Amino acid sequence: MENTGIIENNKTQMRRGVLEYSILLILAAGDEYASSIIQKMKDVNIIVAEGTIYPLLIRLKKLGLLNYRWEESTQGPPRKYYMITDLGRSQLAGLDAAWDELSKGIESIRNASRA
Amino acid sequence: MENTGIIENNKTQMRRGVLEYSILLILAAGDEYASSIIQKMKDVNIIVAEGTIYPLLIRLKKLGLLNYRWEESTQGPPRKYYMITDLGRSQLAGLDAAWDELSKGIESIRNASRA
DNA sequence: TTTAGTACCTTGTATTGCAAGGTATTCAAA
DNA sequence: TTTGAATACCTTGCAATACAAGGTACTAAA
Repeated sequence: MENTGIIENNKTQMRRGVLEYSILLILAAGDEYASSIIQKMKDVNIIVAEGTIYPLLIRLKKLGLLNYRWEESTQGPPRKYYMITDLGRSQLAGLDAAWDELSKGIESIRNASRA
Repeated sequence: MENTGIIENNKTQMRRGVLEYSILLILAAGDEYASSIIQKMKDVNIIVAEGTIYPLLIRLKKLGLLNYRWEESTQGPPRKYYMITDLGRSQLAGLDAAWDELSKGIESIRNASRA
């Protein structure tokens, strides 16, 4: 169907905009490894693919927003636990503000639309 | 500065996700021409460039979500007024739902982050 | 007839999400 | 001891797309 295609496409677009923000939010709550981040995002209906998250974590690490440590697992290969840095936290504050601004913006247009 | 770069970059990303949604919302409130759509978005701090909006309007027209009519202006060249179609309205409903879902998702992660 | 303002549109570049494919580790069953 | 399943990591190549930059055209005033 074309209809759902348009919407699906846009849901994807919307998600893309908040990927880095979501990751930083999750890591601000505690250290996680890639697969668990994917799961946590899935839990709130923000779907991410592996091929998206790994390069992204590497990028955020390079930018100095994240760090990682290896940790053994009893149930498979070692896990790379990512943690947020101080720089990451300060940037996160900016993203919080950006998200709030965007939400307000959309709300405004929405209300105008209903008026 | 690099710091603001990271945030600016993400603000842009976030905006991108809601471009089509914003346009449909604005046109649901009344017919507008490209420049006025840009202005209305700017009014709520969602910045869009001309090079973004024109191809996008054409795409939405092709998808059948919009139509347009030419209208003379006393203050310059003719304006292309876009209007939302029935299909556009039905898709908009889906986008409303998508946005709500995303907002809730982010809220959830945010709250977990604060807990 | 030139300049300023407004409005339209296209081209080329750079970013980036993601499908697909690949490697490595552990554990349990055959 | 080999095979298979589960888990975890990562890379490559393609496709989509926002936007900077550059371009056309109409109106009105200087």
